[in-house]
Amino acid sequence: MPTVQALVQCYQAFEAYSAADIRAQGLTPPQFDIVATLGNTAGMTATELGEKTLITKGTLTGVVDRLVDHGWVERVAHDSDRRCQIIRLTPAGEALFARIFPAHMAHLGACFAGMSTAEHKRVQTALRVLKQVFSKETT
Amino acid sequence: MPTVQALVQCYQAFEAYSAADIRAQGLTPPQFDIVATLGNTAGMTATELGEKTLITKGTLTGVVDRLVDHGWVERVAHDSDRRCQIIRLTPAGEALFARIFPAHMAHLGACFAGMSTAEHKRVQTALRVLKQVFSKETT
DNA sequence: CAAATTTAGTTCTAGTTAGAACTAATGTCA
DNA sequence: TGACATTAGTTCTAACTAGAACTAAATTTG
Repeated sequence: MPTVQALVQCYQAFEAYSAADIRAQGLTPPQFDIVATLGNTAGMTATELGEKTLITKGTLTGVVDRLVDHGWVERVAHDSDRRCQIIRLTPAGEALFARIFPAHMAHLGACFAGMSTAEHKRVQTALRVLKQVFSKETT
Repeated sequence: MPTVQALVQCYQAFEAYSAADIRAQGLTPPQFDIVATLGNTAGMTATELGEKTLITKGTLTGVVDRLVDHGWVERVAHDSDRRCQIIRLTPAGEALFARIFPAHMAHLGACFAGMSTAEHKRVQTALRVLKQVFSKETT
């Protein structure tokens, strides 16, 4: 299983690198994920937000609660469906997004300074092959 | 950032595939990780176990507690250092390991049926390149 | 239209997570 | 030897996690 081991180690290296930067900005990784997903949108339902961030709905309630407590996010009623709520950034949330999202992208981008386009292509192809391997079995 | 996105999606596909099988066996992924690490050994200290499984010591206490509750793992005194404990499988834990570890390896192996040795090499190389990219920045 | 089903979101439970503070035991060094 | 630092492991806090049970609001169907 050296292929599996390589994948796990690679992902953990990324996660450690990325999460450290996010936490330094005062957010947890899931909170960042939500703010990043809501940025530059007019908001979306919790279901939609859960699909985009791969956070299950039970978890999402709690994470959004904490973002609301911080004043970065708000829940507003849906026009036509009273079961739904639109979750969107507040002005303070927009400001947060504008401050941390580009910074984090730059932080990630800095890693790839020495990596050529050809290498990117090779790595992406490899990752898609491997992803297919696991996805086809789930069906 | 399509490279990052590909990595995250690939890892999530693996994680979903692997975790579903582990949970079907009645263990959580970290519990499996510990049982798998202790299998075919005479046991090890908590620090050593944490290093191998990448579980931090605070978390490890709780996960091991639950494995002890199930009767799969035991803590025994260290010969010379009274601060340490040796954590090892009980006979019931050995039986569990013998039952689920080969089964899980086979489950993972089934994915790779259609993948050639050359492809494995390519993917592993790509993953190591990418891992280096994130590791060198952490230093 | 009324009953049954589906969908949206919350709540609950058991477990994992990191990190900080803590206790106990060991090692260092003056 | 005695003060200081280090190491091992537990405990505590705040947060995330999946999944199941639940409430309320559509939607489907007879």
